[in-house]
Amino acid sequence: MKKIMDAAFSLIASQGYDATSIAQIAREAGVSKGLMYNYFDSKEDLLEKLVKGAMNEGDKVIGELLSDDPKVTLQNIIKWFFKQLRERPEYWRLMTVLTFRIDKFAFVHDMATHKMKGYTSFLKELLEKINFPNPAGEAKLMAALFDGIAIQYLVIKEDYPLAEMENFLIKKYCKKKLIA
Amino acid sequence: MKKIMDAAFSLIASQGYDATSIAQIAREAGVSKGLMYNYFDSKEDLLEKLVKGAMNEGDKVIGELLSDDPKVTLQNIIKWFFKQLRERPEYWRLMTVLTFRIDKFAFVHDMATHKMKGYTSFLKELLEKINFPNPAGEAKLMAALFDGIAIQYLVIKEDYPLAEMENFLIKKYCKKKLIA
Amino acid sequence: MKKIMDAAFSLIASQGYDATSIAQIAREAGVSKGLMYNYFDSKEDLLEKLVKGAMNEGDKVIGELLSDDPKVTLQNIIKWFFKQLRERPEYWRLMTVLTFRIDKFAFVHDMATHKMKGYTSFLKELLEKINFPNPAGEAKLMAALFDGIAIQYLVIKEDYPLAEMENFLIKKYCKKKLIA
Amino acid sequence: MKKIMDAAFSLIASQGYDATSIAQIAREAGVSKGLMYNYFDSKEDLLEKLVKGAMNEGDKVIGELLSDDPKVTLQNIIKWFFKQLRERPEYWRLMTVLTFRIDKFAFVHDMATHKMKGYTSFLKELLEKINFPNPAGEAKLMAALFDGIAIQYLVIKEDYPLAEMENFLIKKYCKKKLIA
DNA sequence: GATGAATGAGTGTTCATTCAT
DNA sequence: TATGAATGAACACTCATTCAT
Repeated sequence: MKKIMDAAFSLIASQGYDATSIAQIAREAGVSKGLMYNYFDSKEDLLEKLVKGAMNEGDKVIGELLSDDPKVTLQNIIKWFFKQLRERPEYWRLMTVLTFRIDKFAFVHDMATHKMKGYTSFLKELLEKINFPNPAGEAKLMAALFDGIAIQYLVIKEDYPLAEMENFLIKKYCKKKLIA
Repeated sequence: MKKIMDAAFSLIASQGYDATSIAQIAREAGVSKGLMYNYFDSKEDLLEKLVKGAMNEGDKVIGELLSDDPKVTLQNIIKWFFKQLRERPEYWRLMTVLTFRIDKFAFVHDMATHKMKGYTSFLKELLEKINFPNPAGEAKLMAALFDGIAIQYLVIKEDYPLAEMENFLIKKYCKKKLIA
Repeated sequence: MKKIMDAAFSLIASQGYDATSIAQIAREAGVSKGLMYNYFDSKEDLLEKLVKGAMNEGDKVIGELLSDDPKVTLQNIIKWFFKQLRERPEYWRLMTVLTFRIDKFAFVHDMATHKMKGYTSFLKELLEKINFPNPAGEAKLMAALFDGIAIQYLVIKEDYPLAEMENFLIKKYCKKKLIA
Repeated sequence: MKKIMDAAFSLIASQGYDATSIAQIAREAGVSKGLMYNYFDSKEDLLEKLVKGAMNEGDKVIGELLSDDPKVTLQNIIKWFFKQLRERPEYWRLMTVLTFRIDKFAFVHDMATHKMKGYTSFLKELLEKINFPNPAGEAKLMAALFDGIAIQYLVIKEDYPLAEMENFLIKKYCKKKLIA
């Protein structure tokens, strides 16, 4: 049920998994508590379906970022990342918070590695094409950078210079003349 | 009591504050639940004392990293960061996890800004001295990078190429000839 | 739920509010502790609902005591008081016990003044009509007397000469030829 | 230990038995919690010793109220009662509150009956000497009256017309010319 | 499919009591 | 005599989960 998942998503993303009760989700979704268990085996199962759904949604668009010019592709990726961060901060928040519960929720491990492998290898290829020195290292660094920017933005929100960082990254990685 | 704080520390760092119960901490520490309240006024008070204690321990050494050569200082900082990450991963984990409860715990805000302001302005000065282009932007980027590396390492632990990242960073920021 | 309120009523009336636990009430009512909170927001809320319910039940009949002859009305009141005391001793007990927690429960203050004002001013008018000397003083005295009889009866129950007191009061206040 | 008993008395009288903790009493008395158990077997035992002590203190003075003129004796008693109420309201409060825990504290039963028998039979003799009609009934009534006045005063305190009641009682019982 | 009454294990916290010192 | 660290059972309250309807 979409209503339930939407309610669950926004509540859990903003309050955290532990602090969000089934009752609260049901109330927000406008259904009874009991009904939740027709769709989900448990609170944990709901979380899993939530996360997997959100990941798929996120992955769909990745194809649209491709361009013939690798620098443009990289720029698209960077822009897409900042756009996501701005538009769906709750999604990132949820993912990041869950990441730290890897020992409790088995599925989080897959999610985390998928995400990381996903962008790292893709970035590496891209940087190779741009002739960046040490593209493998630089790709890992960039992946970490994205996570770092996300975490800082999620914590201090409007105080974080998101636009400035975006421009800086684009200039640094996509515009700069590389050393021969 | 040290036993209690140690138990609390590692449990909260690995599971989060909400998911860690007083009963669990007491069990892990080998004491009764009741005793906890001889030392701490509440669960929240325990957390606060935990964090403040950990911060004091961590901050003592920062003076020892300074050198006349700013590149060496920067290298010391990078090395110190990776050393900390390796030796006290729980500390970083706790800080990072708490960071996401900034709305619930007032003292976390101070902690987070202290940490971030701390390194950002210091790094900026350093990068200026090395004549890095756009030192302000680069410093913010580096702060984000540290957070990102930390978060990824804390999640996938031994699978993360920590040493590789350390060398890469040192080479990139401290050894490279800068463009005139 | 009636079962819960009945159990709570008699337990609180006989032991007091603090000494009666939610667990005890639940056990007595034959339900789970958790269920209590489907009906009442808190232990205090339960108490309040209990008291308000009991007061409404008790107050309904006051109109039926009126008569054209003030002496008969007074006699009706006295009889009604003793009847209540015999039939719903728990109610009186609860009210009296709560009276001593006036500082803790705001609603008790209303209850207590309502009860006292209620009877005192009514009695005064009545005694005036019977030409009792100093009807105001006598009314206050009578109100105190009612409370005193109630408290003594509630404590020693069957050992208290309730019938004797009733007859004595009626003779004294309703039958006696007053001094001209 | 006098310090302990004094502290316990005033705390329990003002807050009630349940709401007063051993820790609080110890703190107020300036001794350790552990020490309390050198003097008293339990919290309940402390209460019992407290009450018995207070009763003895109260009883000592009764002899001083006697006079050759029974009307004067009665007046002394009434005055003594109001004086006590004014000077040691906490004592009365404690006694009255305890009275309602008769099922929990065995010793309260003795206390209550002792108190009641005490004054009732004494009052009866007195009223007989003054040639009051139905001295037995009138004595019981007066005992109830004392309790009632006490309870009302203890609840509404300064709003209660204590002085007015005192004068009224004295006039009514000690000054009035009785019908031949 | 949908409800919500009902459960029971769990939460953080309090407190009378014990005991090694 | 005196302490206070330590205990464990109790407290009010929460919540994921079940089930008769």
